[in-house]
Amino acid sequence: MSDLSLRALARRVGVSQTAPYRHFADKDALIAVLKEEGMRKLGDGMRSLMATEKDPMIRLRKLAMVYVEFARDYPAHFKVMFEYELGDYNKYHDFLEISDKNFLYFRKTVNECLALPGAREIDPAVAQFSAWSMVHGLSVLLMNQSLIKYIKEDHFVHLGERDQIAEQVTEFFCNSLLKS
Amino acid sequence: MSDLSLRALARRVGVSQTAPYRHFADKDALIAVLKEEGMRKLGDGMRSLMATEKDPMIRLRKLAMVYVEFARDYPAHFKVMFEYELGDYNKYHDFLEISDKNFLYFRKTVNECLALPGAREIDPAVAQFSAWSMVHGLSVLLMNQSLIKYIKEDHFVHLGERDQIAEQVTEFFCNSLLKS
DNA sequence: ACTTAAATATTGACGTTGTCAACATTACGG
DNA sequence: CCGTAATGTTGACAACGTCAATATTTAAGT
Repeated sequence: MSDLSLRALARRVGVSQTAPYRHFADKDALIAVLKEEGMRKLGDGMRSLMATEKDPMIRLRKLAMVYVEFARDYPAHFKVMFEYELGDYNKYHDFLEISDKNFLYFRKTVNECLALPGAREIDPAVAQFSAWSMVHGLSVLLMNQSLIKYIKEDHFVHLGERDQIAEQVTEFFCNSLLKS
Repeated sequence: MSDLSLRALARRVGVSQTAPYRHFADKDALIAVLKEEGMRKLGDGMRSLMATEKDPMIRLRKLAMVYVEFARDYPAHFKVMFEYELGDYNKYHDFLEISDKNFLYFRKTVNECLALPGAREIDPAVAQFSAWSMVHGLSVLLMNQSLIKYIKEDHFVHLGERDQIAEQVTEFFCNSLLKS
């Protein structure tokens, strides 16, 4: 996903083609800022949920929907965030830090769910990683052109459109943290 | 992830820089063949499981591991398959068809699991999509440099290395199809 | 075997990209 | 107000995808 051009960007801004180099060391540095910016935006939505939604089960579902909707609404950002690999991540500590923080929202909420009465006995780390995997995979699959076709086919029509699939998959995951 | 160059490829093969254009209409056509080839390889591993592993629960876990291990062992192929977006997918029907077939292995196996005594009552389509989401997300997260760091951190050390995480996440998902 | 057509390869070119060096302009703090 | 830092520009380089024109190889038919 390198169809993002520094020169085209400079052109659109109406500035010289090498002007960006006064602000970013190289393309990776610019991409790193985009990645960080995306993570921050995603994090904003999640953090506000941490404060407002007290029920961990509902919060986990809402967190997942924030993630999926972010991928749906800002696919370019999402792709840059997860598909554009930087040469050296150690150079961009801010990005790593905020990614960390975002994942922490998931981890914390999953832990709260597991502490609920009626929760299954699952290794928290496994549940945390599972949650992130599920949500991330769901987001990618629903965003990817080559995969979105499946939900239009016979076996999925009754699921309705994207949002409803996301809701149901998310609900299924949350239920899988509980007994019975 | 367009760090794949037709010219460099031609050079490595020891042939002129425009020679590939005798065999592929354009870069997308070459990429489509790579995507198809990867899908076929992934499909080979999954299809053999369909024949040899009768227990649907164990088979689902093994299918997931085939998927994860494919991403681990052939990350370049995996990225091309899922991150390189073609301009017009309708031009490459073979790729779509084999992708379809691969997903069908998952769908079929999930259905068999849901038909097992002791299975939860879940909408099969939801379980199918969840399975794919989980496995795909898991593969991506374990493959991605910017994310792999998490499994090295304190909260995950006891999970061991990548393979064990994959095993445990996969096991958790399979269990979530069953009651209690 | 020789001709002919198809398949395959090559060279050269065009516009694009990331990046660098050299130079010009603007802005602001002493 | 002057000098330093911030920001901008032009021009160049190698590499890229792609096309047109041309050459070479391969295969088929009489």
